[in-house]
Amino acid sequence: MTDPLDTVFAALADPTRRAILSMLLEDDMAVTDVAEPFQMSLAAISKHLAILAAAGLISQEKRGRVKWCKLEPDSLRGASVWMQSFGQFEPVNLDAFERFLLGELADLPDDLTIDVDSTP
Amino acid sequence: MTDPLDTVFAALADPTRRAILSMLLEDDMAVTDVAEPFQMSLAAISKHLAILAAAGLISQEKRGRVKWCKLEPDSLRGASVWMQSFGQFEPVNLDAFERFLLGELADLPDDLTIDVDSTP
DNA sequence: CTCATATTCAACCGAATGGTTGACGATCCG
DNA sequence: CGGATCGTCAACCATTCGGTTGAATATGAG
Repeated sequence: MTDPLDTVFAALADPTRRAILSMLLEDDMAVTDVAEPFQMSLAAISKHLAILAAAGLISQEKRGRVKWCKLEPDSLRGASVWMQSFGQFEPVNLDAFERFLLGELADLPDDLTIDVDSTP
Repeated sequence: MTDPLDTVFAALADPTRRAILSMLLEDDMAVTDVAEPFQMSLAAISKHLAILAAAGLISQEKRGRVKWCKLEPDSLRGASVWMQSFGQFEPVNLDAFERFLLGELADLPDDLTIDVDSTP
């Protein structure tokens, strides 16, 4: 009933949650360690993590008494593709996009050859 | 004080607002025309448009008595770049991405020639 | 001028958000 | 066992959100 994009974008709309995602970019973390740099209560962070997990942006695995949080970058695909349908309007020659683009080229199928040189 | 990403992602989190953006993808529209396909009141749509405008996702220009709404795809860059720092983890070979990529190639500088064929 | 059209404003409503605190269930350590 | 640590649950609170309705404000058309 509710579009996954709803929950993904809503999860991304909070700065605390985005900060958490950035932290998890470096490594998996326990809930307590995630909470440490923030000024709010542990319970609040626990809720934020639940929201991120519900959106599929992270996964949580309990090992012993600590619950490990792991980033799930795959979950951003849907949102990324959706946004792209707008982005293609403006030619994006942003650095980040170019790096991504060149990285992608290496993964194209072998039988595809592209010559960008405009003079025939 | 509040990160622009907050407002952009929050604006995108609502399905009605995403639908509006999709409509504006085809053409600029007056407020009343935007509201037409939806079941909710005109005032509600007016609020949604205000939120989209506040996020910079659309611009509104009043000409005569009608207010025209125009998509501003540029405003998605920040969010797109932010998401990309996570997406680049997983190589994305999605159809939409490939289409985007091929579209981008046409805009590369003339002196750049890329041969993807792996057999020398 | 008068009337209709286009859009917003203001007040209100119920539900969801983001936070707190305190108690609670697990789990490890000595 | 007993105590400390990890994390969630439950209740509560203030604020925001998404919607309604009805009145108000342009502006255009006849």
